[in-house]
Amino acid sequence: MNDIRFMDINDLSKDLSPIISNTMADLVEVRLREYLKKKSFKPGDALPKELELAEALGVSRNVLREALSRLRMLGMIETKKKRGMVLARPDILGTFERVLDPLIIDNSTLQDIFELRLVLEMGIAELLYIRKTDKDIRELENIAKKEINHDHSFRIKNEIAFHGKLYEMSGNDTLKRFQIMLLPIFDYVVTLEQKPTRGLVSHLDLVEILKTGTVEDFKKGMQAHLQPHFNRLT
Amino acid sequence: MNDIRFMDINDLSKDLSPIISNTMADLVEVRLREYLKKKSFKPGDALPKELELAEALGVSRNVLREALSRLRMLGMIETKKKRGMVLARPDILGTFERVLDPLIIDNSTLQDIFELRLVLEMGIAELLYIRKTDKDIRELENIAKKEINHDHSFRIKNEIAFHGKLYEMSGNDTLKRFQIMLLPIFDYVVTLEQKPTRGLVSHLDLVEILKTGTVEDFKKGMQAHLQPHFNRLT
DNA sequence: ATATTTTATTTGTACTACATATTGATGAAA
DNA sequence: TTTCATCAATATGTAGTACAAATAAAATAT
Repeated sequence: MNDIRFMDINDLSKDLSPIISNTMADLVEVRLREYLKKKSFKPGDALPKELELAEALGVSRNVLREALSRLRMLGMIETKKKRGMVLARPDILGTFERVLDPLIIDNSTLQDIFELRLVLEMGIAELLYIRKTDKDIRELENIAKKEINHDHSFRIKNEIAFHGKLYEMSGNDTLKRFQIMLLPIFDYVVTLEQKPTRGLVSHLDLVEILKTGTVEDFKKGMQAHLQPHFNRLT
Repeated sequence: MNDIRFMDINDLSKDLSPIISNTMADLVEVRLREYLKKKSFKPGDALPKELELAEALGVSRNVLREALSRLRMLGMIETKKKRGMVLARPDILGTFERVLDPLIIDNSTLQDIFELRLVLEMGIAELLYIRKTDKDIRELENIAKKEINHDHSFRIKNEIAFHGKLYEMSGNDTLKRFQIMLLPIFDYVVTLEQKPTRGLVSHLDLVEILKTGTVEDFKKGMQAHLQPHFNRLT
């Protein structure tokens, strides 16, 4: 029973090196990464052809292609029939998206992601005040006004639209995409817990603060808006 | 010249459906994902064997394995020699880490990530005040005290340690790991721009606020601490 | 010089064969 | 009967060959 695979992982994972990879494809993937880094290839640079790589690594073309398939999924390489392989720019969030499924993620991580979104909502204030424009605020106000006198399902859509617009106003596209990915997880956790989600500060209140208030005012307002969610934390 | 691949992507990417995938492995990967979701497999559940899947999908075992290799990399499945495949819990950040290389990421995204870290630093205040303990604060203070009278390289390490401890105090392991991944990018951008990075509020000041100040005080303090970085934004 | 066809090359897919590990069955010993 | 050791069956892992398909580059025709 002293097999390393059966030892308690939670206590040791921080001190031990990552679990050794069994398959050749795993090793080849690592080696290819090292190779790309060492040679400091840039996006657009051509890479050796499969047969050369396979021979150099001492593996079959089959195994090599399993590793390449991974890099291709991540967007690190692109291939064409005769041109061969070229290094590409991976979409850093695209890879993230593939794995963000509430039904697979463990509860602890779900909670972490829930909190992460709260952190983003609170931390976005500075960016907002640096970059907000009158046009943005008008559009945001229109979204907020629409939600009056509508049913529940519309409110949810509008909630998403409002906060989405906030991220858009932050001028940070990565952040915006990131929060869109986080939303389903967030909703999943909220729905799971069945708690009231309406804070004392409404969307229209937040718009008003954006118009005339300071960054600090906005932070307080957002905090109050999200208060029901913060109440869930311990 | 009306080839779709040569059209301006920036303007259209939002309106157009994602670029079609050329290879079978791409398609099989998608189909497998759909299959797993549709059947609502849970971690630990056994999956059909390769030959069955390959036959059902109408592809060679080779192509199937290229797709499986991707899922295996993401940690979505695990395989053993005779037991076959079982669904597993992917490490949502592990996949992210593979792609976070400053040398590959384009400048715009680097900037986004730089800002993302600032957003996290600012947004973490609430979590900190919900979960901080006296023990935490003492440890944080020790870190902050160490940095007095030391050379530059030590200061950088200490900077990392200090902020790392803050994330640890947030009680959110995902967040902590996330910021550790973001740090190299952050440093890369900072070094690139060669700007002074010392704010008016020191680490020790922040510790003092944590001891006796309010959440709002801490936010202001952190903002001042990061002011040099915020000054870079436009 | 330009347009067209041909050729060569590289990736994509399929199939076969065998190695390797591991489960589960079978059988031996207590 | 229980326990241990041995063996066979089976699913994945790896290698190799063959060919299809696309396309860049060369050769040819206009």
